[in-house]
Amino acid sequence: MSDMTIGKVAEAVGVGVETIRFYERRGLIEQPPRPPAGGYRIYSDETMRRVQFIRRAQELGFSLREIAELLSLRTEHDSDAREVRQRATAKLQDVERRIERLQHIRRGLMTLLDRCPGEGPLRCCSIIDALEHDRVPNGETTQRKEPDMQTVRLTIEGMHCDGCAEIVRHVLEQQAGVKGCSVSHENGEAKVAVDTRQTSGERLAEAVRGAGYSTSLVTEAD
Amino acid sequence: MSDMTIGKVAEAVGVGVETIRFYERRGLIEQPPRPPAGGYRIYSDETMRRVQFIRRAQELGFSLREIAELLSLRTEHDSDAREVRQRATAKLQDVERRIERLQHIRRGLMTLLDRCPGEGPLRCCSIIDALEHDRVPNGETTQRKEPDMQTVRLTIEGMHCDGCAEIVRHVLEQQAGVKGCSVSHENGEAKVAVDTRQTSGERLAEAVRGAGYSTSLVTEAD
DNA sequence: CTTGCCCCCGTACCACGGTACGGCCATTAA
DNA sequence: TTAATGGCCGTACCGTGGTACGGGGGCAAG
Repeated sequence: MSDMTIGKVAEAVGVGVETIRFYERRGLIEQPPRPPAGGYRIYSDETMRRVQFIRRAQELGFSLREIAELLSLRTEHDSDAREVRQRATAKLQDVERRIERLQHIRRGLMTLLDRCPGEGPLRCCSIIDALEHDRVPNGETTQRKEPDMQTVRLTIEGMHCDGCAEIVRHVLEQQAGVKGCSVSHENGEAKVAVDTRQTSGERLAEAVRGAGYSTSLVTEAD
Repeated sequence: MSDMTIGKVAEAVGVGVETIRFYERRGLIEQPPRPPAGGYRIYSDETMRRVQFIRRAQELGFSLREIAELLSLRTEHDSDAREVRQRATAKLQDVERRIERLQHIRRGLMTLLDRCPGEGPLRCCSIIDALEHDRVPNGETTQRKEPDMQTVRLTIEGMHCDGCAEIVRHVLEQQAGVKGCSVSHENGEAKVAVDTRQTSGERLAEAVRGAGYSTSLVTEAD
């Protein structure tokens, strides 16, 4: 396993060769030993693990700068777990802020789509209009003009009583764009009156699944 | 209102002067008229509105490239609102994917923080350990070594039958760190055997609420 | 008419995480 | 021994959304 060239390491970890050299330039991995005459880099498992460490930390949202700090923490002997935990907490908060921001954007877009007639000449496009005249919604929901109502049917498995049905109804009604719904425990299905500008059947199904039931969309040639 | 210099426009819209020149280079705003001898740019309200359009679209998550397309749509006379709507929908989906991704990261960090002792020497730090040995949670549950078991009790309102109880049990069992649980519809409560390194009572309560029930943690001096 | 402020332009630079290229050299299998 | 991989190095480039700088010129008030 030890004594690999850069290409082997790259392949093993699933990154490009250039990427590993890039990490080396950045000081994320130490200079590997190599023949005095200046031949190939010789990598050990240790380096490979280090690259994997970096990739995993990236998946948790840490930047390369932050990863470098984590790595140097690891070699400072006077550091303890509190420090690491604190960084992870800070990162969590950071991630949560970014989620908030995106959700704000999402609400704005949904409101805009909700109001949008969806066809006709551009001068009637409410989205363009909103952008032109500062009527961009701020993430608050607003009243739409002409909702595009449709009925969506879901078959639902796992409802054992009317109470379950109640809960499913409640979950569905929480969803954006749901104007009303009836859920039947006997028939194992839900009928949802929905504004298709704001949500989709798939999204509703997802919500129901999130509540612990299995469900699928009924697509009918109506 | 008309006939402003670049500085006035910048101040009015709340961006830097350089930014406006930058938009011009990018083709987002057209070349403003100016004296033939090459004097100052003379801006009209129109340009100012255009810059505001750009800023608002940015707040909705559109990139400058996408905004340029929106703007050119606006001047093409054969385009209609469908096109705009489609772009907004695509952007909404894009935003939702980004939210998903961040939530995945968030779950990973939360699981990691949950297991973390939060103090002690670094070699005991479960976060570093996870990064070193590919034990980074993927938003999925993983196996731990020495669970720190405890029993958590929740009172739950809104369960109407044993089926509800089943569902709550199912939801709880999906949670990281839950080793087993019993849920009673009659007593309106759940007892959960939990590894406190992986989750917390509060988190469990949150999960139950997500399924449509109201619940609270029973804190007992046991 | 001069002083001072604002604007002109081109170019370079920032963070971020890499990717690409070209000329040359080390290694290794045939 | 020779040819084919593959690694070496430095440098430049990608996209994103700007920001900074410096030498020169326009414009208006005093």
